[in-house]
Amino acid sequence: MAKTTRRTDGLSKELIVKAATDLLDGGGEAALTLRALTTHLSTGYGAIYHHVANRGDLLAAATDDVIARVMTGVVIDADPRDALRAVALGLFDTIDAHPWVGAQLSREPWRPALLEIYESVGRLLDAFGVPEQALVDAAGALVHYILGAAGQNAANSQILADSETDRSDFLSAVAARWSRLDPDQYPFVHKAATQLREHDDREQFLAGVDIFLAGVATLR
Amino acid sequence: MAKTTRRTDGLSKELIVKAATDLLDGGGEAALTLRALTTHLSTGYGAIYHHVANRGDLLAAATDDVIARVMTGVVIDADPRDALRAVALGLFDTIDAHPWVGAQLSREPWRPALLEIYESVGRLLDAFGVPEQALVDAAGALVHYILGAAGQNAANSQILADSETDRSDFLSAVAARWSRLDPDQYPFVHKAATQLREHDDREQFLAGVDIFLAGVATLR
DNA sequence: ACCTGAACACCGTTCAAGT
DNA sequence: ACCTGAACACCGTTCAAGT
Repeated sequence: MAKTTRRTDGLSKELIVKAATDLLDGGGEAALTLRALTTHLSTGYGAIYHHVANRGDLLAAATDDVIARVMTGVVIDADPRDALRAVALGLFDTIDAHPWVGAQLSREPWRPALLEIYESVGRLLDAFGVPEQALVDAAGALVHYILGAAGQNAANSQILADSETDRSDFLSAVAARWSRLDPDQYPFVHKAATQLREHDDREQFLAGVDIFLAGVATLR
Repeated sequence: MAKTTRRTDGLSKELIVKAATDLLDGGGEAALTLRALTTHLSTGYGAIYHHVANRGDLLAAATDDVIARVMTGVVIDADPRDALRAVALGLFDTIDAHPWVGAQLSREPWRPALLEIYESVGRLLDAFGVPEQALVDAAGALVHYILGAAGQNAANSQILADSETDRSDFLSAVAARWSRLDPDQYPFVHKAATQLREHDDREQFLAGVDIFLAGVATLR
């Protein structure tokens, strides 16, 4: 049977990372098991551990890979505001497409993935006119907002993917639960429930970026 | 031996959640194992599963508990700006003290924990003068920033706790690595390296809150 | 109702042995 | 150098059996 024949071509870290990404995209972080990887690559455990230190290393490498792909597309000679919005939205969409990346990014802050993000955001904020002494704080804040919002959104998508209910049913259910709350005790959430159903995640995310940029503009 | 005698008082979800919180605070999310719980509470698996659906339920209940404790202290009749800073800092400090809460909060958005947070932030932004049609976007953005920044900070603390190196050694090591980067390819990160050693996480976090509030103020 | 603990079906990782 | 796969030390969860 073809399934049990040993692979003839050589294995590589790149190949393993690619297979890991496929598993992660298909079923979330829990789907990346060494056993699934060996069958997927029709090889043994030792082969994988020969190219990769452990599961955590593999997860980190896959994250770096995904982020590097989106960050290389960053255009620098556009208007800084447009470029910042583009970078933010690019990260949002990438994390939406690869939800496991969201949780992973906060794990190892010195990794290439986060470095690329800070560099792009910091440089664009510089071009945007943020004074030098405020630049680090501003970049940190914007990166935290982007990753926080994208991570939350990704977690929501993950829940939707797992539960097999579709998006509008899910939002309706949450909205219904929220509007059932006591308006005296929860005035804000009670009111927000009506807006929940028709809201667009990407638009809300960009609205947040704009609020942040308006705040940053007051520093100039 | 006392260790193996069966407990005489009854078990309860509250007691189990408390024990789980102790384990989580002591060794992070990986430290919460059902085996550790049974020995900690000197009981069996069935006893725990009688009060709690599964490990995820326990993790969620512990998170709700921690967040409820910090959110009940929110003062509402202060200046909205001060109150917002206080809520933000309270969450930051709580997540710093219980790092596992950071990752957990993004997992189940309809849970009481996140509900309390949205309600407080939304109400305070309303008092701050944010126009109604922008309120949901603004609250979402601020909550995402708070949780993103606090979560990242908590992840860093977790790494420090695991690696047994102290904070200033760790920051020095990262700063050294960053200043070794090519200044042409990484102008921002290269420059930021010098500021890394003396920066204060809480102050940087509050600077981000202020940037955000300045942006929100332009909506009024 | 509340609890016990052996058993089950999984994990990641190691390592002697092969080519 | 590169790879195999049995074995090990863990997991969360179940469930027949006890009080």
